Amino acid sequence: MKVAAWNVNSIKSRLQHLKDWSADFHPDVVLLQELKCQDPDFPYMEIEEMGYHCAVFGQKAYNGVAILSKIPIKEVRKGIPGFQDEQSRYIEADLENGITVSSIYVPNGSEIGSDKYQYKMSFYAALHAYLKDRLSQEKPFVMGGDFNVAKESIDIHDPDKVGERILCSQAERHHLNSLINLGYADSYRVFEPHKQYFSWWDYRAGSWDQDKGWRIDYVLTCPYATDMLTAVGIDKTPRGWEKPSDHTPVWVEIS
DNA sequence: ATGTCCCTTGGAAAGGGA
Repeated sequence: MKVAAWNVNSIKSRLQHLKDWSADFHPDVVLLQELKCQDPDFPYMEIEEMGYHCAVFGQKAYNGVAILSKIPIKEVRKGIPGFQDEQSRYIEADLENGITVSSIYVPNGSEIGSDKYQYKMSFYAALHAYLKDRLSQEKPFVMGGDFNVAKESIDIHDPDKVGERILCSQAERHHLNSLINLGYADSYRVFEPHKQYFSWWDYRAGSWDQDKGWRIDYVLTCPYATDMLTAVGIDKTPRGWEKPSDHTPVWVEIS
């Protein structure tokens, strides 16, 4: 079973890319971020025609997450349990095969010290509390999406950039690492401990052409799911297409 | 320091967000 996570930066603008990439890669589950559309505007028909069941948590203009699954969906929950949030950034679904998957879009944070940054800190704190709580559920759980943090120096194209700036401040990295220290794996590193490979390239400053990227998209797996991992990867192919998202899919295979 | 893209409003161009 292949599970991919992809920040598409508008599902309407990226529908053809999603179709083309899925036809090539055949993911069983696709976790989408930044839909930038309300639920009624989600292209259900076209995505169902691709063979996916859809669970959607949309929002006007910003944010929005979804789960596409070839395996039937039993139950859907929206928002981080126990966290009051105006924004649509988290959705999870129990699949009929017993696996729970979730799609997450962590706030960007704008600038260190800003209100948006404080919101990012609160979001991570709530996520930590929830993930700690659900460790007692001894079932496979796979969470993928845009965490808006580069975990280590190797996850940034220019190590000199590491430091007190957004996406790589000590506090942000501490938050991401604290999730992993609970027992969840950064699945990419399970198979690729030393490889530098990116998932996001800023639209600006010719970042893609110069491969000035960051790894800020992850698939986290609970211990049960980590034991089931057979392969991981980041497919940067669609980032090179015409009119791309600034992110590219990250994926895992579990069996 | 920000060279781009996508959204919204309002019905063109500009601001917000990333």
